[in-house]
Amino acid sequence: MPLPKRRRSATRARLLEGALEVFAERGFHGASVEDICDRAGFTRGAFYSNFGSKDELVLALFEATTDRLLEQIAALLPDLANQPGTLLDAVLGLLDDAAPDQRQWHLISTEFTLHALRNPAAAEALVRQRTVFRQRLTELVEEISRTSGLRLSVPAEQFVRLVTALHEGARAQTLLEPEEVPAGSLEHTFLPMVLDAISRR
Amino acid sequence: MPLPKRRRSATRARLLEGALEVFAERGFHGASVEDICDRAGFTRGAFYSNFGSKDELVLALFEATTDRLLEQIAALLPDLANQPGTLLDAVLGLLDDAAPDQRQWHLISTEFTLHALRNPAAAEALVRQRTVFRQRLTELVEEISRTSGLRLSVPAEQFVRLVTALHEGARAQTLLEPEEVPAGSLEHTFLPMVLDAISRR
DNA sequence: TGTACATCAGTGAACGCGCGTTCACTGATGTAC
DNA sequence: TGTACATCAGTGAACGCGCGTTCACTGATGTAC
Repeated sequence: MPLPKRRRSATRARLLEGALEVFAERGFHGASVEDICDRAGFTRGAFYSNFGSKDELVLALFEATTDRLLEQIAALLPDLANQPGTLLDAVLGLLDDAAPDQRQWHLISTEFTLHALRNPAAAEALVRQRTVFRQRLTELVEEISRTSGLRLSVPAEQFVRLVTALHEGARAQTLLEPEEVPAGSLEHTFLPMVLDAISRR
Repeated sequence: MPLPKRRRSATRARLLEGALEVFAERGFHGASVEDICDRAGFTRGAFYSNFGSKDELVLALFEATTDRLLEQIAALLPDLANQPGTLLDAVLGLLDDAAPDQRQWHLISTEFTLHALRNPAAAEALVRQRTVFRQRLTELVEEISRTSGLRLSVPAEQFVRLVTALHEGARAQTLLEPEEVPAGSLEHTFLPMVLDAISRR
């Protein structure tokens, strides 16, 4: 029975895709199961044939989105480490390229974070995903600094934490005030100063 | 009729207080009007005698919380500008002291921000509040750098945007991983480097 | 000071809508002979 | 190749709970005389 399975997983995929869009537009609680099914072109019965509950969908969506993000990072990493350009261009470029739709990704991941801050089980899953993500970035930083003969006076992971924290905070400002805070402006203005301060040749 | 009014405004205040707690625990959509009334010790009828709707309460809560934050800043500012210590201590100290419960404030303000990103009217109100907040911080930075003879190579407002963005992003990491990221560690590690780089005597 | 009346903040029962979830079904797809 | 049967993904009507909102009411507080 290869065909029915393929058809089934395609339905799941369309439902997840619809959920991603509708969640971004209205939030988890604001989006109804019917909204999601309408967007995906199915009825609610199809939804409950593929997912046990709305909560289960949220978890599945988190995992699917996370997997896709990590895959995209894996695809981008080799190029970034070898191509010319500064360490900062590589890290910031990856943060931008990994999530094609910054607005959608910000809305979804921020809501996941809020959910995790209120729900220990979700927090564990989120921390695990963020740890993998951070490790990838840390390896990239270590690799580039090694090949370019830089020595950092703070652990690479600390620097990565700085970059991701600033990136998240700056992205919120950019989405609220696109004119006043162009995307990446804070990062590109201030991170070179930090990198300069922690670099020793 | 002075007494009934006082009684009424006390009821409003208790409802707002309860709403703040319950919203922080369960989020806006997750918290029911009954939850809020239970917390405040009233019935739902009292709620609708004081607020037109749940949405109206959210707006009122946002304004009340914002007002309180700005008041606390106003109370803290004079001390900070005159007392000894670095510019950074003053700014970071204010960010911490202005919101006594970091976790609750983070949950509430983040959810307001998400709401604003999906709702233009709310976005306008939020941007207005953030602008006032940023201006206060900017004035503090300008005053301290003036009295201590520093000249900054970037506008003080840009520096304040950096500090607030980093503070927000770092706070999320601290709340998720308190052990790995002690409160304020990223700010205190890296911001001195930036300040050093943009300072000219 | 005491009595009759007015106001109105807060009560609590009731309403009804929307939403998550269930389930008997249908018809397309695949299998057996 | 054709027919009868089995499977099961997806349908759509129905259920019932929870929640936001309404409203007739009560009793405490304040006013008039």
